[in-house]
Amino acid sequence: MSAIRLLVLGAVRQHGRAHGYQVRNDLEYWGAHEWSNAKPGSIYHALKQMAKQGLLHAHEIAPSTAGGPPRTEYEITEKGTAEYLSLLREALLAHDQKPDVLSAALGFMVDLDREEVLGLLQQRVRTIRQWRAAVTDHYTPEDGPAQLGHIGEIMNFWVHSADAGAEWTQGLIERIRGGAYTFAGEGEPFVGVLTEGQENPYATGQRHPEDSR
Amino acid sequence: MSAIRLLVLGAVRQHGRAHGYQVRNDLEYWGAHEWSNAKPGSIYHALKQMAKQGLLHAHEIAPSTAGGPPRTEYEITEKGTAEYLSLLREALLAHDQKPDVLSAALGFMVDLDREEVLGLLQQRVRTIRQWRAAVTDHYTPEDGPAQLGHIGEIMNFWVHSADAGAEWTQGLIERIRGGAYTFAGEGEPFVGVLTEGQENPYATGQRHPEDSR
DNA sequence: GGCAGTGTAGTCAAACTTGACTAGTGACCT
DNA sequence: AGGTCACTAGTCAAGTTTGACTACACTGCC
Repeated sequence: MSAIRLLVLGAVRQHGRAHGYQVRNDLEYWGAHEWSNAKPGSIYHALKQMAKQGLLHAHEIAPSTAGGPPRTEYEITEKGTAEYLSLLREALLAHDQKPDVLSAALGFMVDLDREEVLGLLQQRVRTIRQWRAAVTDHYTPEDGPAQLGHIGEIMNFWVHSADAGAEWTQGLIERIRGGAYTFAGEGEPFVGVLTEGQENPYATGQRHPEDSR
Repeated sequence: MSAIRLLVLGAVRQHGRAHGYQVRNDLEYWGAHEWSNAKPGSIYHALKQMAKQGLLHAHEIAPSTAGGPPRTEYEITEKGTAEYLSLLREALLAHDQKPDVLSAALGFMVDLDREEVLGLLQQRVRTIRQWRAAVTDHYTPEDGPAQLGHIGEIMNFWVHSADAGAEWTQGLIERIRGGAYTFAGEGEPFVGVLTEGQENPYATGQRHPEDSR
């Protein structure tokens, strides 16, 4: 699964109705251009594709108020909402090697309710532990790990990453259990989109940390 | 950078001369189908593309000895070798979010010499630390991190991952400094490819750990 | 002797991603 | 008054990735 669909669906859903540029802006606000492949091309493509698949409903709209080409507004459909929630759950569960998918899911986890998220994250930890056991078991030759030579470092790296992931997930579980954040059905949600005219503190600019990579 | 070019160049280089299926097999032997996008389509595509770009030289060969369609053998060119080494160095250095690139580089690091690898890895650690400082500095609002709400967990996740990456890199540095593995110019290299007729202990099969994800 | 399974080798269309590009509007500067 | 810059909004061609598919040869076995 690529993160783009989850991001776009989630962004449209939060707005109720959004055009491409709005989605693009939200993703930038969340820093998604830094940790995912949320380029303009991908976003517009995803919008069109998902409209074609019935996950979004496209409204052709007159030329924009702010100049530029005519824009299309999108609304999420029922099918789209179902797909969104399913992608979101899977992203929280699956210990894929794609960190961008998990990041996207973190941004949207509050669309589920607290207990469900806790359950998914606990399952995540269990899955990682199982995977770890299976890998170390399978890839360790009878005559000791030295047989693998430097190739063994690849496995070592993955195991180390998995451990770090499990540990971090455990920390998140504890924060959530301790009452952090506002989940679905718990009152006024955290506002994660830019309202009309609000300045974006994280807009693309020269002061960005990722430029120093 | 995607890992596929590095993987394919490295595989062809180790063989001296290889056809697509051989490359495909090597990558499977290294477990690359598990942690990278090394699907047949990508491999054949990369071979053709890189031949077109002059990184590989293609020899059209008579129908294979073992049935099936005629096959093409590839040899790495000088330009290809230069590109390979450059990709390899960059993969060891760059703290991209793509773990597959680093994994591939680990498999090939012994093509460089020990001191160079140590230098690159040390630089890697420094870069990660700088990135971490820049990120925590930039994304922490004056009025405390609580302002970010659950969105802050995204940053938290990346920082945690970066820390784990730095720590792991440090461990690798110490193992290498301690004399582990055989690097370029240090005598008989570790054999990382399957020789003709050798059985592949990690061939695709039902017993694979990743299936239990 | 037939045939199911496995191994060898690669192709193909469809989907996705990338990076550069178009094009209009308003703001600021000189 | 004119030029440059940034912002809004999106398109496009080229490149890459995916997953399913083709096609042949050998091997074992009932």
